Amino acid sequence: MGLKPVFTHRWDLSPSEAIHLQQQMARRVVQQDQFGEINRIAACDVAFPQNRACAAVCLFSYPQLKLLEQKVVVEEVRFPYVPGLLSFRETPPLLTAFAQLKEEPDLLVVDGQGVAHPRRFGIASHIGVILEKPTIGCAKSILFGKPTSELGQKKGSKVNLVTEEGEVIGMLLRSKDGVEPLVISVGHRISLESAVKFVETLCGRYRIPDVQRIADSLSKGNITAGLSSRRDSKPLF
DNA sequence: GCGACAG
DNA sequence: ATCTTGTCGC
Repeated sequence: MGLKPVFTHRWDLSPSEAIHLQQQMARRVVQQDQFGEINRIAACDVAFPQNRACAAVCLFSYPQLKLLEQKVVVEEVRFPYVPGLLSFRETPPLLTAFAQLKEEPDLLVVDGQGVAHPRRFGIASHIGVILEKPTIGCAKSILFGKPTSELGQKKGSKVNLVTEEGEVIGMLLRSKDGVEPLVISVGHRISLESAVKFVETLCGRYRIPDVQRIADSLSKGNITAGLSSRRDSKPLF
């Protein structure tokens, strides 16, 4: 029972060893749609109250977005925050939480970058590859890359995020009029186009997708009674 | 050397 | 991310 790792590796690595591991694992990332019907989506997040890691994973039905499961685990922090190495700090406790789910999600939404990363292996790709699940990276700000042009102010505006060499590594999406855009990128087993479409169906009246807001809230110790503002959006696949 | 830098 | 009070707006 639960979603468990398909690939495993040590986590007590030095920064240089972690970077080398990312360079090797990045080769496993699939940036094309590789999934069937999506009926279950899982969102996750980690909070750090008093220097400890509190990881939360929420399972939702799709496209109804009804909250089906909530798992929370608290562990000691084993790695410092280093830009580019975020996954070595947040993934361990998240894997513990994912393993406790009763049902298997068909798609994962991670708070952070996927391939929009210096080595094309942000936390969304890391989790996606380890669990071998379609995964979307949905971050609140840019870590790597530059927008192709200025982004429109209206909700729904989009612009590519590219490397200095011109490689498209993500998409900026204005999820609400006037607010700072979301940074969407491929985590694993999904195309950037599909990732963006999914995120758009997950956004309601707030800047952050509802499923991520619920997971974020849960990791910070709040309770979500059981009803996330459910609504009806058309299935994409 | 300097600036940038997910959460 | 976390530390923190009040405050403006729908």
